Amino acid sequence: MASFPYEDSNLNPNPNPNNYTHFPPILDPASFFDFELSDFLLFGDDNNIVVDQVASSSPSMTSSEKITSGGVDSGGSSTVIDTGSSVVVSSSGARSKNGEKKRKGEMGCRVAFRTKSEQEIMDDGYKWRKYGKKSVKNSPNPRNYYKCSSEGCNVKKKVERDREDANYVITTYEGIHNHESPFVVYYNQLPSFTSASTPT
DNA sequence: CGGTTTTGACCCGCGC
DNA sequence: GCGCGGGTCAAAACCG
Repeated sequence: MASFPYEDSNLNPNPNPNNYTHFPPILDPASFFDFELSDFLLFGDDNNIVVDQVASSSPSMTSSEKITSGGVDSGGSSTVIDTGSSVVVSSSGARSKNGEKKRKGEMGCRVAFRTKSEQEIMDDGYKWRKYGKKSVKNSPNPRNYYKCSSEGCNVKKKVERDREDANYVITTYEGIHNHESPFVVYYNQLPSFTSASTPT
């Protein structure tokens, strides 16, 4: 793999590339990792691409204080919009099977990335509802399953800790939001960013 | 009171 | 066919 398909807007899981063109809809103003100062490793295999954030080159990431700064939903302090890093997304993780099983047939895309964080609950702008927890064989840590709370939006998210580095959290997004992030709506309404709204 | 979390059970695919 | 592992459901508990 040499070139990344992130230019392909067809693969863009977001309904409105106007706001962001890279997959991880990291629109949370209060807390998230900043990609811009980190490198990424891609270790996907066939249909899935996993973005591994190499934090070793970013001393700022050695501490999760920026992630926990102000809490996960403090309401916003800084702004991290579209960091413009080489974050990639894959498409159609499902095999071509005749019978579209409801379990495997609906995964439009899948993105996984690893972050160094103390906490795994990272608010990315969407509202998630936990619906399951399982212990995985490869990891002593349990894996949490989240689903987008919005009705009709079947985007799922899996969160687990790295089995070798408990300091890392592996987040896996699955599916495409059929709606905008609540933060995007908020962002579009901000008078400071009048790129879309009408400031009177 | 409504939405979310918790937790065990259940289901399904896959390998042996 | 069976066991295992992963994913999901759903009822009850919990919380704002």
